[in-house]
Amino acid sequence: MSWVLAERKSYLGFVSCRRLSLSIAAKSLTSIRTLFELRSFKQFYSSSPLFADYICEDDEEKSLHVDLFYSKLLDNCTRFKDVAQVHAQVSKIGLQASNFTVTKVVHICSNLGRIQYARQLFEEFPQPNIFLWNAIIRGHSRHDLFKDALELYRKMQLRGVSPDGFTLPYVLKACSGLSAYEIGRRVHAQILLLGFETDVFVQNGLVAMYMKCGATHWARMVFDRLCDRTVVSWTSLLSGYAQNGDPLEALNVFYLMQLSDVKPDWIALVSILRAYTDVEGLGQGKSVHGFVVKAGFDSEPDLLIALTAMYAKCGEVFVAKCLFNQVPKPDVILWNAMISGYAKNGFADEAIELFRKMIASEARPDSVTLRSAILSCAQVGSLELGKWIDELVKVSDFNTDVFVNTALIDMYAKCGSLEHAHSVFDRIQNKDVVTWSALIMGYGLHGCGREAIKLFQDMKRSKVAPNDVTFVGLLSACNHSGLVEEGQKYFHSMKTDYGLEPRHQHYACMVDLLGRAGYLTEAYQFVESMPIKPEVTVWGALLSACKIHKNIKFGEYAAKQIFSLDRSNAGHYVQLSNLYASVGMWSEVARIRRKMKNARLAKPQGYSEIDVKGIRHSFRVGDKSHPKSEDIFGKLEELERKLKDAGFVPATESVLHDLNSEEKEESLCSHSERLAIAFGLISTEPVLPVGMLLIYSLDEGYGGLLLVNCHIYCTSSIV
DNA sequence: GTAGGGTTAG
Repeated sequence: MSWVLAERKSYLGFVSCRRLSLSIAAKSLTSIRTLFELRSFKQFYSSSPLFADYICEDDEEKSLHVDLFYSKLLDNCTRFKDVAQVHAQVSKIGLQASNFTVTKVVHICSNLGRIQYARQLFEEFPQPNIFLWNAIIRGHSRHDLFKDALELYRKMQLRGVSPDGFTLPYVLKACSGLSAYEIGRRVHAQILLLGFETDVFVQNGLVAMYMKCGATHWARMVFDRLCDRTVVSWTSLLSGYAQNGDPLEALNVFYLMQLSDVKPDWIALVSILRAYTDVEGLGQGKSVHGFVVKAGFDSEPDLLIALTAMYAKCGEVFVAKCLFNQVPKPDVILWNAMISGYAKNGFADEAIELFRKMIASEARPDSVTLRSAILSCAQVGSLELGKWIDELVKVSDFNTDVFVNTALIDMYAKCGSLEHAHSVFDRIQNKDVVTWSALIMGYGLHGCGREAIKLFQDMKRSKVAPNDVTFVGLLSACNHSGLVEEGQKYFHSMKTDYGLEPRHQHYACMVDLLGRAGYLTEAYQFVESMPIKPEVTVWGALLSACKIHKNIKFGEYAAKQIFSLDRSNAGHYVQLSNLYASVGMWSEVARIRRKMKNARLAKPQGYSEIDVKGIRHSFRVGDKSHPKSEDIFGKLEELERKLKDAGFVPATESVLHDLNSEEKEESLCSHSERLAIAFGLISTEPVLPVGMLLIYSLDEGYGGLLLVNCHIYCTSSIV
């Protein structure tokens, strides 16, 4: 309307306007010209608010004119500077910005991430209408300022403004972000009262909200009542199940979605990929990949992340890396997908190398990246590397992040330094159950059962409720320290005092605890009385206890149970064979070895690693390939002499093969673990921790567990 | 001007 109007009156206004506003217009014109494609000065002046002021007869007409002018200007703003300048002009000229103009400014500012500026404008505005309320609530909700969004929503209603079909999805998003179930329920009630039960946008928001709160049944109910389900409704439901640990139901929804002839878009595919990842459906994941390419979605960056994560998590790290390499500038989440993929699949070196590359690039690691990197340090047992990341954490924004710091506790404990673990623990302000559990586990790992129990009591005093993981830590701590009575006491208190149902790990701990202490009959009876069907781990604990105490009867029984559950693990055969070897039943040993051979079960060769000054050194049994080999064997001989003088007799009876005692002794003495420790001793200062040894396999004719991670912490002063 | 998705599990 106003362009015509303006054209009509333009000549008269052109002259007057120039005269009236020369100083103001001249200042702002140069910069505004870049924002606003001017066809001519005439056109600019004919639409300027000053001109409107001049030509318009009533306020309403003038206001419309001003709105239109600023709307045109704002549409051309791509930078915050431009918006701020335009907005400043409104007040400079002395005209009251309208709801319309401010809404537009708020909208653009929040899209540009300048939510504080938007909020300030909003607060200064006297009478916001529903559009402006929606814009400001949306802005906060989109920037994860969920509490503020809900607070604004409350204020809006107090000021007598009723929500509409645009307000509610933002409010529900805020509830989702906070997992605020109770508030979400109240909003749901409001939705029903206000009559939005057929608004598909609002209903989709409800589905997503309930899913984020973990209330899958409510989400499903809302979904089932929906008449016109869009691809968003399906995706909300599907991804909700995937996020709530029910990938099978997610895939079932995907099936129903296909029956309903709803075509998945790329966002739906992301969730479908996640569900296939969680069920380790690499084959189906690959076919989704095929579909992605066919549908032309393969350039969607977020879908590429989901694909990378899928391949990485399913163990195809090389394929994942190929996808990763396609992206010239990966964002933090893509970096995380790749780094965590490496970390999860045991490619700790690759994970750390990629982490270094990330730091060298422009990308900034977040808490997820740091956790994956810390996990990798823990896996390789490198204290030096771990300290380096700790330093990075300290100067990052995540120095108070409880997740990151708990990962550090775990890492330090596994890398052999309880001191560092404890100092991280001390600096955490808001310790939660996992923080406590990590340190309890750490003490247990180092054989400090009493300290672990003391920590558990401190935890109770701090009013932090233990969970089942805490008890795994506590029971294994009792286990490593031979605290049978205490272990039994805590096992029973799990259920009676904390209402926690013991799981397989807890039963396995108890069997181990009883068995190691020599109470084999009790251990056996304990397994027989379990309310859940014993898993391999439980029988495995009994078998290894039988090996220690040379009990063939229970050992054979446990082995029988194990083989009925899993025939494919070489470790179990070796354990049974070791049991026979311990009592000299060599024909049985040979029989088991034949069985293994027939089943084509190969055992990985054992090796030990030690981290010295950030460099890892790997040893196999009798390994002479290390450059310092001579010194290592020299140190070993020295140690042996000292040990013999101290009255030590090697436990040769547990050597697997039927060797003579001299050979057995030699086999024991050049065990990879000994070589690693000897190297540690000659390469480090006395009394400093040698570090942690990760023993991937102890099957070198040396008694002990097979295929376990064994953490050894020693100081020179021990030997 | 509306809604759904990606990295994590210490």
